[in-house]
Amino acid sequence: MGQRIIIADDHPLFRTALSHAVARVWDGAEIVEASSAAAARAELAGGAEALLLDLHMEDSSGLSVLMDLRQDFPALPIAIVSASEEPRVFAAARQLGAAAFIPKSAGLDDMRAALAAVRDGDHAFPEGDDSDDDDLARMASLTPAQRRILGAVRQGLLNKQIAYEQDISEATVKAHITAIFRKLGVSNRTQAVLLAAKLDVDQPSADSATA
Amino acid sequence: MGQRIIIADDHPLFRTALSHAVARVWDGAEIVEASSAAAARAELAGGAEALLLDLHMEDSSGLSVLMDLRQDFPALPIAIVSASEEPRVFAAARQLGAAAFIPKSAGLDDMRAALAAVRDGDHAFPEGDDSDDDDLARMASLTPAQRRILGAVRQGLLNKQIAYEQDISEATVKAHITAIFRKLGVSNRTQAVLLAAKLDVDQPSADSATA
DNA sequence: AAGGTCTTAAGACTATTGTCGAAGGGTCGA
DNA sequence: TCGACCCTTCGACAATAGTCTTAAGACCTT
Repeated sequence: MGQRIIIADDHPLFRTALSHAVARVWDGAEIVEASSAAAARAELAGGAEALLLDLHMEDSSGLSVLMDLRQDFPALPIAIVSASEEPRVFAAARQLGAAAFIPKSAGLDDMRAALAAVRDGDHAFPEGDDSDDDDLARMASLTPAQRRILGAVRQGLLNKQIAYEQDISEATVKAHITAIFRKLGVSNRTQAVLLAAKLDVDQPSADSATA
Repeated sequence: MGQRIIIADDHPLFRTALSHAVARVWDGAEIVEASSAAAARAELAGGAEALLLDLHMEDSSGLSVLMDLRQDFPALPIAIVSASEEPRVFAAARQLGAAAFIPKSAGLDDMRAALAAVRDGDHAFPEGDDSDDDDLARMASLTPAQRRILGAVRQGLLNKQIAYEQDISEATVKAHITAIFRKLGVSNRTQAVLLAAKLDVDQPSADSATA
């Protein structure tokens, strides 16, 4: 009987490109295109061999789609297709049970290799340089006062202003900042701001602690 | 003589899809593919009829590429191809002198229409408000040297390091930085970095659906 | 040739940033 | 209850960042 592969991506051209790659891996399979998470879910009701899922679509944002789909279709291999290049997103997807992670910057060969792995019930993830996870861990190790200060630094405030706003001395602000730099492994506030911005952007869905 | 169209996008599959669209609009044109801003720039040295430019590539982030290319090739029509759907980004691209803006979610028809407009020396932008961004204008007013320096500042480097890397004196670096602050309307490097990051990145807009 | 802008850069300051050592307070286990 | 440990706080000191003035050479436009 015919295999059925579902491609969920809201970019028409990219869907087309993915179709071609899929057609080479799953020879003769029926390829179904969906432009939203809702549409993909509807198609899944008709059964499917595998799902290629974009993380950023109109009606869905981030890894929550993956979580939901994994819960409703635990046996379905899901390959994530995303523009993200962040190792911690790779790791998050893997942890949520995705079968593969294909960055959109991947070449044709990488993509076909990943799809072939999925077809064979295997897994495929990009190289996982875990340094970013270290960064996250370091960021999480900040004390409340340090977090407050870093937040102010991220707004471009001067130490003097931060001291006034938080009603502490400038010396204290500086001391905290030095400690922050140590923990984050940076040597000046620009790098700290850059690192904080990088880790905060495109947050998968870390609503767990931020209540 | 043969026309020459350059496609700069770091995603191989998407490049292929774009090639097909271009081939229909510029009949018989030579299509050159580049996978980085540097490669595109190298190809541009050989002359070109038009450039299709992706905003996020390996060696470049955001609108600064467009700014740089506009400065170096003022007469070249540049069509931006981006995953962004933000009207703010459309407007920014228009203001920076792009000939067209093609969201990756656009269908084949929209894309061909936009490319045809570019071919005819016309413009093509998606629906959006025309609120011109003062910050963008200020950013675009930076001179090449200032842009180089700002780029280094954005990496968290010290003035001393910047001076060494660019083989100029620290005094010069400081002079440029003071000028940059004036133009951008900020008062220290952290704010400059923050502003540059805000304007340069078209984020995935993860806040749209979630609340 | 005159005027403008850009890049480079010096010297002399001022302001801001960052480091170090140290003190006081709170918690927690022995 | 006593340390051991961490968090917060701070002043003194050192380093870096940023401003102002001035100026020279390159380049472009008028």
